[in-house]
Amino acid sequence: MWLSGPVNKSGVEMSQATARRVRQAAIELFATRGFHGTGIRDLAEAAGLSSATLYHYMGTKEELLVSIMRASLDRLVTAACQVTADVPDPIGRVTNLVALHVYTHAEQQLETRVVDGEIRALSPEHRPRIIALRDEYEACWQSAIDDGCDRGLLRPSSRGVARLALLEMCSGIARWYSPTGPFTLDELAERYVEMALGLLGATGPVPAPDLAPVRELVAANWSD
Amino acid sequence: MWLSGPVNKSGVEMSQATARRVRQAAIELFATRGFHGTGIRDLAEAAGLSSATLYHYMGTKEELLVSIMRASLDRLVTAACQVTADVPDPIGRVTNLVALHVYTHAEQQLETRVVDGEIRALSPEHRPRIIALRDEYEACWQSAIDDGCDRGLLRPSSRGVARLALLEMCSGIARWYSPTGPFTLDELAERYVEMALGLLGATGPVPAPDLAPVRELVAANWSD
DNA sequence: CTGAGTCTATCGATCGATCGATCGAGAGGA
DNA sequence: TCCTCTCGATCGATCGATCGATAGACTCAG
Repeated sequence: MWLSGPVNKSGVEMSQATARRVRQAAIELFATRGFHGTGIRDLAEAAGLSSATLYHYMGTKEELLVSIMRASLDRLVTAACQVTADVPDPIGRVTNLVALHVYTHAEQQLETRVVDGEIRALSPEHRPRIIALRDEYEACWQSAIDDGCDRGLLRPSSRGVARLALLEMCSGIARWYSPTGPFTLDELAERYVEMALGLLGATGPVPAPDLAPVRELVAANWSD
Repeated sequence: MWLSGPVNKSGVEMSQATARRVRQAAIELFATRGFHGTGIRDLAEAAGLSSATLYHYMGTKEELLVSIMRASLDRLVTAACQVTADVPDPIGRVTNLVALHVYTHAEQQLETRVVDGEIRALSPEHRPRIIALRDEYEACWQSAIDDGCDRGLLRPSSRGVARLALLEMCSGIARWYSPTGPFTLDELAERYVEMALGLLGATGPVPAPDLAPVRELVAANWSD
């Protein structure tokens, strides 16, 4: 077997379409009602299956949550590396990270709400590995901020606090964004970049950023 | 009866000390495990009571959540009015609001995490009234921001987006603040004010803010 | 081509545990 | 005798998870 689809706990191949329906139903319900507020039967109904069949496509309910989080964070960390890899200018790196964060948290707002808000539902067994992924992502931000400070381009009164404030600000998008709102997502991303650089005390005039490459990367990697 | 203590659903007076222990236990558990992740028996154990006795001090579990949220938001709205009432300078109003938010979200981080994160657990019957309180608080922020923009002192590219970003940034404090961290709360408040004004595009030199009155107001009103 | 065997996908029924909530009873002070 | 406070016992409902069974598609030896 040279190409493997999704597998359950036994390593058996499964219908990808149904497996994806289960994942999507879980993301929607976990995001709107919370992990503990979502029952197995709610999940089954939303996926159009019986609760027994559900277990053909997943391990435990918590393993389903973990796999959703891991997939989401993996994609995010990879993308964060990509949008900062070949950008020597630290302000350009911050700009790309903000744009990436805004685009993903708006377009995948249900998924990101689960990742950001349900970590506390994880058991001590699974939590550290998810936290580690999140830390890896945040380290990418910190590195860009630190570099900008060292070169005198950014002047926050505290680098660490600035990172935390910045991330919370950008993650908020997932809690209120609506595609029918008064601003397009591109406009929102631009405004967030502007606010972020103001927050970081960027010195001097900042060139108008080109967010198109980031947007295209998001469109390519989150096209499910 | 000229002075009434806490009352349960029947309007009967109760021991204030025990009632407060129940509330505190609920705040701690709701904040760390979430509303749906907290069982009635967990609550009873944390409060040092049987699950039956618990119902002597509360209505339903959801009514307990609602009363926690309402009390917290009432206090916050009142304080927001107080710290902006006699301040003609819009930048001073924003400064005070940021400081108030930071102080309360750090010192009462469990309570504010419940208020900010468990609104989705409310039934359609209770949700609108809590949302209305939150909107009232946010309107206070928006008014200060708008005023600052109208006078040319603030230049965010969008007033509404700036309000949302600002509030999310400040609320984040409740998710990571620790009294044993490298910064005192006063230092954090100062840094947040600075970041907030940068985010809002404050023009010209901003005078060093005096946060002591806000801190004292918080100490006075949240002294339980 | 056929028939037995294998594997995937599905479900109704049901497990023991826990859920939120209530009951009646009792203890103790006013 | 009331009233406040407390609890063990228990209610029906729902929880997450598993069971055995079944239908259908595919595999492969005869």
